[in-house]
This record gives sequence, C-alpha cells and structure tokens, in this order.
Amino acid sequence: MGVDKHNYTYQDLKQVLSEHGLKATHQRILILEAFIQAKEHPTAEILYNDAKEKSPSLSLGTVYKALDAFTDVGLVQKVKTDEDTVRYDVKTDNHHHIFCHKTNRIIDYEDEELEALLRDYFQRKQIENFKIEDIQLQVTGHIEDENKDVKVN
Amino acid sequence: MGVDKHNYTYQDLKQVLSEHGLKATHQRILILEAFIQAKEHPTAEILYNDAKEKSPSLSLGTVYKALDAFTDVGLVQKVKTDEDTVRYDVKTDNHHHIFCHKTNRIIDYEDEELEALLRDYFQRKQIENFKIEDIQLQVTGHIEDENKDVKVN
DNA sequence: TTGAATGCAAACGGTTTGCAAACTC
DNA sequence: GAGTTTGCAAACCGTTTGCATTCAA
Repeated sequence: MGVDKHNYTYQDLKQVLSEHGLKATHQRILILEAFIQAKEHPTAEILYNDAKEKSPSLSLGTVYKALDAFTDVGLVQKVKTDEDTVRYDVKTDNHHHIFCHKTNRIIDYEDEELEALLRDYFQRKQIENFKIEDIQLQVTGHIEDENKDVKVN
Repeated sequence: MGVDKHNYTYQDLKQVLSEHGLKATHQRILILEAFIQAKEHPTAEILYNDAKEKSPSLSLGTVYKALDAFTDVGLVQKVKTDEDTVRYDVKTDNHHHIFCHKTNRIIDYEDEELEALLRDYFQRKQIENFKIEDIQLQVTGHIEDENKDVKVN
C-alpha cells in the first residue's frame, strides 16, 4: 500500500505503518494522516498543530521522532530547501519541485517525458566515480497570479 | 569582474565588492578571499575559521552579516540542502549540484548540452502561471572511491 | 511481558539581534 | 561627518536528547 492522496481510514494508515516495519501507535497514525491531508510539503510544526487537534497531549518531540522514523523507512523524505525549517515530502520516485519564493509554496512536478530525457542524458554522460541514486530538479521562480493555480503539464 | 577561482589580489577583491555596491571593509575582503579559496560550498563557520587566521578579532556574526550582504547583491547564493547548516556557493548561472551522502561533498556540475536540453524542454512544456527564474539539478548518490576524483563530463 | 514510543523539559547549535565603538566613503 | 559595519554577548528558535511512564505486539 502506497501513500497517495486518497481517502485512508485509520485502519489503512495502521497497515501502511506496519508494512513499513513501524509500530503503529495512535500518534504516528494521526501524524501520517495529517501528512496525507496536508496540502504541500509541511513542516513538523504544521503536522504537530494538525494532529494535536485529535490528540491534544501530542508533543512536538514525538512528531520529530515519528518523522525521523518515517524517513528512515523511506515513507517520507526531507525536501532540500534554503529555509531554516525542514519540510517533508511523501516519498514517490521521480518527481521534482517547483519553489515559489513569493509564497514559499513547493509544488510537485512530474512528467514522464522529462524522466526519459534525464535518464537518456545521464546514460550518455556518465559521471566518473559516482553512483547516481536520485536526480531532482529544483525549479525556482514565482507564481504570477497567486489566486490562480499553477498548472503543470 | 566575476568571481572565478583565479588568483585575486586584495585590491581585486576590494573592487569586486565595490562593483557590487558593497562597502569594501577589511573583514569582507578576507571573507570573500576565504570563500574563493574554499574548495567546496563552505559553511559560515568554515569561512570564519579561515578568515580568522588573518584577522583574529573577526567574529562569527560578522561572517553571517557579510554572507547576507553578499547574497543580497547576488555575489553568492545559499545552496539548498537537507543538512542543518547553510552552505554557500559562488553564484554563477547554469550550474548544478552533485551531493554525495557518504562524504557530504557538494560538487558543481556544468554542461552546455544539459542546459540546451532543459532550455528546450521547458520551452515546450510551459508551466502555467509560473515564471521560471532558475533551474537546478540535484544529483544525489555516492562517490565510489573516495580517494579518486569525481570527474564530470 | 518486553522492548519501543511517548511526553515533558531541559539542552543544543546554528543563526540573529542589539548596541557601543570603529571604520568606509 | 554621516551612516554603515564590526565585535561582543545575549537572545532566538528549530530540533534533539534523556528519562520515567505508557503502550503495541
């Protein structure tokens, strides 16, 4: 079971955690739920505030520990930014990020043609003495009309 | 005058700062010098330690302030990483980064063919409602033999 | 039952801030 | 001379840590 943005029941999320070898605690389930419902690349604090509504005794430290655990098993990954807080991403292969420095939004970008292009390019241009594990584009710029969507593809 | 990794005299560096509209203080000149001599994408602390050798009264705060000033005028840029310290980069257009998670090295990658490829691709695939200012690849992986160089191209 | 996760509070560490003194232009 | 930059120390703030308690398996 992956972690697309569909409707997951509590049980589903529990199963996702188990499948990744994690103890399915109530807190982790709520944090994962908050993650999936979060619009975009949340910070630990955002998840904390969201999940706290359903479990007021939740502590920030627990969120950090949960996110570390999620990261370790590859359920989630840290997004490289130049902000002073870490933002997280539900891990899926082959997707890139569009950074808007006006709104601080980080938008996912996915395109099969781009993947093919990069795959092909790096097959020809080898990097000597380096094993590539992942390639991600960072497209930086700004949204032109903040009230409209950014439509990719 | 740009900031390639050539031999700059004190006077040259002073001029670089002036040309960018910055007051050419002794400290800033030393910091810029340390930057240019730094092998790879240094942190503020590395520059502090290097520059401190020539000016022992230098303080870390000054380095941060200088780097902020350098960043503001586009002399330097912050590198997006998922580390907990900011790393800086002498700003030049059209270059990408190779991240080694074994050594934490960040290696520059530059290739005209790749630029053409990306330029061409994004000309065809427009991102609606978004003005692209910069595109950077993050290639992550690991160096195979740490004693040998990573050769690009 | 047992080892792992939680909650809390204190510690950490990179970065920022405030301000008097020093310096650039 | 005017206004910016420096150096210092304290503050800041996101994140980590330690430990007793609680919980999942």
